[in-house]
Amino acid sequence: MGSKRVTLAQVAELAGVSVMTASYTYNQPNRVSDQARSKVLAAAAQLGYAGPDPSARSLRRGSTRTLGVVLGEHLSYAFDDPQAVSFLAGIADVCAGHGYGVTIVPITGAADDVTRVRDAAVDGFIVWTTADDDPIIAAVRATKRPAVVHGGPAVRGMGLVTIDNRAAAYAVGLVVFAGAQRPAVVSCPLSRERISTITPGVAPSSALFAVTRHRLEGYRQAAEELGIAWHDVVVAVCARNDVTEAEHITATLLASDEPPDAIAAMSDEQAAGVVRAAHAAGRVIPDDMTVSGWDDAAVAQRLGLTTVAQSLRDQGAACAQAALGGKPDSYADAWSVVRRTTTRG
Amino acid sequence: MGSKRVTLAQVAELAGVSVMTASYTYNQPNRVSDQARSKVLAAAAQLGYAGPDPSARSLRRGSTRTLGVVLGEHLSYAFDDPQAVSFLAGIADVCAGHGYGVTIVPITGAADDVTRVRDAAVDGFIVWTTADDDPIIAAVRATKRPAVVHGGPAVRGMGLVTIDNRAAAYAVGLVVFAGAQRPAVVSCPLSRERISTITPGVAPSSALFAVTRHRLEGYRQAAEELGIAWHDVVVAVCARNDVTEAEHITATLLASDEPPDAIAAMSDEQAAGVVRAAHAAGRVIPDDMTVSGWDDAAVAQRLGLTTVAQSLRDQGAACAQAALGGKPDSYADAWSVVRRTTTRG
DNA sequence: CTGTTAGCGCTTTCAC
DNA sequence: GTGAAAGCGCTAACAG
Repeated sequence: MGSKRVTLAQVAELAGVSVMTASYTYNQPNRVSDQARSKVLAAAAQLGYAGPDPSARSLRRGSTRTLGVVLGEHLSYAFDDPQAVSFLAGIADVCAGHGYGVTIVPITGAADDVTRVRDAAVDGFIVWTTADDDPIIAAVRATKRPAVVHGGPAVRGMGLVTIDNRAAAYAVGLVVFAGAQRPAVVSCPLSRERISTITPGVAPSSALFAVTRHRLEGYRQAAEELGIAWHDVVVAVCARNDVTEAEHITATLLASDEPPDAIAAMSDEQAAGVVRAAHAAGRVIPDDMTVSGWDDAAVAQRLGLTTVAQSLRDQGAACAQAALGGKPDSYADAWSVVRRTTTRG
Repeated sequence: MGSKRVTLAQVAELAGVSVMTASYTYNQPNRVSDQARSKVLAAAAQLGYAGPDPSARSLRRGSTRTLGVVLGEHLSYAFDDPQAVSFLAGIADVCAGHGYGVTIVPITGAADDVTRVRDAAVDGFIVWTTADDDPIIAAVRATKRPAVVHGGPAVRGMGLVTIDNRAAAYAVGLVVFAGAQRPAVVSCPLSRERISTITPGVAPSSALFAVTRHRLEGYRQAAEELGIAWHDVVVAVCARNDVTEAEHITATLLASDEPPDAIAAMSDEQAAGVVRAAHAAGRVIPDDMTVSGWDDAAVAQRLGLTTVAQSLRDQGAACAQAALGGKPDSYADAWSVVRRTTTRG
């Protein structure tokens, strides 16, 4: 039993064959005679050879058989977000099917994130929804490896997998805002700073996350079509995608002079918080107030939420497929509005 | 802009310095004069150099700065299990803090899983709870790299991070089974085959998952101490950790001649299914029937479940720490019983 | 502060 | 079916 690292050369020597025969034994077994193969395997067993070194192999082959996933500033956030997890599951599925591993690139929001992307031993990158000005985008691009962005921003030379958030927001906006006097939006962050704010008529263009921006645009279009001026629509921005924060901010909204009577939320988690706050404030849904969510997660079904259905899992799979060199199908139309009991009609 | 791959040597040449100066520019910038550094960086920019090749670097350094996580037979299951996700988050946190990546090793249950473990370019492995006879264990061991197992089985030469499941099951068993005539257990799978069964007095030793085995032992001890013979305790094994399956199997249990009046479940998800089936069958909890869960997940709080609290996130972090060479603290006592409203007293 | 040497462990030629 | 040579791109170790 070799105490140090055993190499293929040592195995070959003990087996009395050339290094190449030993290599073939691991990579193209049929190309080797049974006799040679068993000699090699026996020698390997005797020496405790752990198999071809993956790094050496990657260097020689020019491929790591691994895809990198960049989950955004804070890893912790991502794992707390069930949608991000579904997305990851879709990636993992496809990668497993191709014999590829998935590496989570350790982003923390610190200055060395760029280095971490650069140093990741992967064949391609998948970037989870981020802001237009995220330096990660440039870092990924600098690696010159295939890359696919989910959600946005759209980047030249990189793939993009996303639904048409504007169209979806418009569609669900027409449902949730119908008949409302004072609609409001509970929004995802506008920028990586993730500041919570309550402001009427937020300019969609001020949102640096493409997904947020497009959804705000869609909601605005819906509101205006229903005869409501956008500057009268309060946008409550939550720092995190979290039931509790949405609940608090909704409570604040409902306690104001002109409380909203319709709230479009950007996730089902948030919508769940909205519903909770509404109940606490004695509002009856949908009579006193309507609510919509986003994603059609399990909680949406449980609460009877009207929401936008999309499959992050499928989108994750599509990203992986594209990063592996496949054709990126368009996901623009892969959404639908699910009407349940938190809206009228 | 180089169309092919640019090497450090080319950068060095264009910059008019040696390869080592170029290398130092990336690895030990302070060791290089400002002048040389900027020449190198300029040349790199001009050539479109993407930075040192990670594979070559790994080979040379003998380290990949990546930890591998083996999630068990089916990736898909793992990502649907919120506890497994917390565990992953804990790993990712620690790895990010050390500048390490996390690679999900693509296990599918097929014969080539062993190959996939062998070929993973990682410095160490973390194995998520699996069965004693899982070939993955041997595969991980064969790599001779540091490895830590979560939950079980205990393997010589590998670290083990787990709570004392036997003690915890005994403790919660005393609570949930107290005053019961016909207790039952809704169990995780006994083996990797993941077969659903309903059997009285399942021998704990027949469970190949150490976690399941220890919990059954603890429940048995609690039952016997309360004067109930284990062979009278029905054990309903669920194939998956899933609300719906637990709900169905509980409905079956409750429809039998001798329906249980106390059910200890091995996860909060399952307990949620138990509660749902109990309500559907007109049982009042805890008067007609008591229920306990496991994990103290969000759903436990929502339902007021009596449960065993443990932090998979902390355990994931501990696994990563240990795999990175740190001291593996004992997690044996890192649990507690949380008494809520699904049990009496 | 900079450079030279050596070689990490493997697999792609291309020959036999 | 087997093997010899060459080198993937980089950095530890040691001079200077």
